[in-house]
Amino acid sequence: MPDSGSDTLAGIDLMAGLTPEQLSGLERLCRWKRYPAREQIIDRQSETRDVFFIVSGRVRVVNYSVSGQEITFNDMAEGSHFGELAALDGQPRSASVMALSDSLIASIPPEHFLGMLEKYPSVALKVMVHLAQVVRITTDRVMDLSTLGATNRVHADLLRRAQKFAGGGNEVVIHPIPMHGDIASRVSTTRETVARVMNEMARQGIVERRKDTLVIRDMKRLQDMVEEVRGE
Amino acid sequence: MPDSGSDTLAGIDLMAGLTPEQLSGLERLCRWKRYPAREQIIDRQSETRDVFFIVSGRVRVVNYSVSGQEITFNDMAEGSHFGELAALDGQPRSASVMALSDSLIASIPPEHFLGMLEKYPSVALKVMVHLAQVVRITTDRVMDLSTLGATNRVHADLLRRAQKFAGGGNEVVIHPIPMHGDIASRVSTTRETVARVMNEMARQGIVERRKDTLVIRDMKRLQDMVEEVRGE
DNA sequence: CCCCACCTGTGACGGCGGTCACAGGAGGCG
DNA sequence: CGCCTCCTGTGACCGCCGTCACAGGTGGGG
Repeated sequence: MPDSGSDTLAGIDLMAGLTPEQLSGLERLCRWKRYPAREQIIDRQSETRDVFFIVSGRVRVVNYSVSGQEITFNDMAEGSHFGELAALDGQPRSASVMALSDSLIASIPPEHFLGMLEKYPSVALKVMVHLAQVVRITTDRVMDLSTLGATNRVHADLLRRAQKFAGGGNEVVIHPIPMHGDIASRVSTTRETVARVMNEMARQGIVERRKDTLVIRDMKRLQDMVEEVRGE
Repeated sequence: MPDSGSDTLAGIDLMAGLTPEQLSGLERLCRWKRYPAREQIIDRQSETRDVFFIVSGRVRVVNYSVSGQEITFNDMAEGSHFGELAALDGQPRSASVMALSDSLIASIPPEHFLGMLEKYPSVALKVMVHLAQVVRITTDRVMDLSTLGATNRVHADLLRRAQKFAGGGNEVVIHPIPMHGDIASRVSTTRETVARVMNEMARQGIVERRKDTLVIRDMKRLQDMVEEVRGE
């Protein structure tokens, strides 16, 4: 766990490779702020262009349809950064961001962010690689939404989550239990559909709901269910 | 129309700002190839990491579900580039690309592309801005797929196309006529649904199909239809 | 000129899954 | 301990739209 809690940029992925002097120069350009859980960090409407670094905490990128439906784009952990789109192209913010847990966030004004890119090519490269990955994840999601039904999207999401906890075996323990509403907002369906799908899988013995963990009892089968349907 | 047809990189957006000497240095690193219309330029399966520049012609980025359903991501014109994701992160190609018209394409190996980014920071910045825009477009699409029905996605797509031809008035002429199948593959629905929606709009006097153009007779009304539903 | 390929138009049907409405749990706090 | 809040589970209903099937239209090439 890289420097969580200390007021330094040393733990930020983008900055890996910079010297302590370079880091402290950047630190002085930042505004530092703590956000309690659930608080907005970026409002989609706001006219700011700052770039944000997650020094500690967790953060969620979301968007709301005007009807209030919440679409989750990504959850991000310590060391990551967000808000670079507006800084790069000068357009308005593309999404809202809120703290999932109490978080310490450093933010840098767009002109200094751009200066950093120019001064440190290694940072620029990391920004590009990061953007490339965001593009990949998002296009995959478009594919899922276009070709899969809601039920199978739940399967696919569960599989993705399980893979983050995977340890080689056919059984995987997921902790903490993902809330149905959260899953629903990531795969664009409803809480009710997620509940129905999870229960169907429990009935088939693929998953098992425990006190505060969710156990995948048959990863293989889950994988098959997802791959099968991607093929029809 | 920037240098279309000549074997030079002068018309490539990324390269704007480079000197003729710098350009010709890069030109010598490229492989030049003509593709007839409909030919694959990148196959999703292929293991290449080259970056491609559209010297002349038009190109379509697509992806296929294993069932054969075609998902169109973007059409690109002269001066643009594609294939940079694989060069940046070393992962496999994320989509296929085919020529829409006879095209002249220059491609550069990944190591030289990365060299170019390092050597010319202005190019690196343009790459970042371009990626940022791709992210915006794709996340918008996720929003559309998540919150809009198929019918309204067709409305939204038509509006987007119309805005590219707009000239201030309330009437816009789109040329050539977009094929229903193409629209369907961009908004992830079926040819039949597109046909039904277009006819419904014709009945309402919002659009009119002519010999080889499609006329939007009431842009305002079209805009309202789209914005309204984004709000429910 | 006629045929064939490719586009568009339209009806019938049925299933997926969104919506609504409630009925439990389960935990935290006064 | 009991209440209140937040999560989960499930039934009923029904509308959107994907699928299938087929009927024109149009244009181009032999």
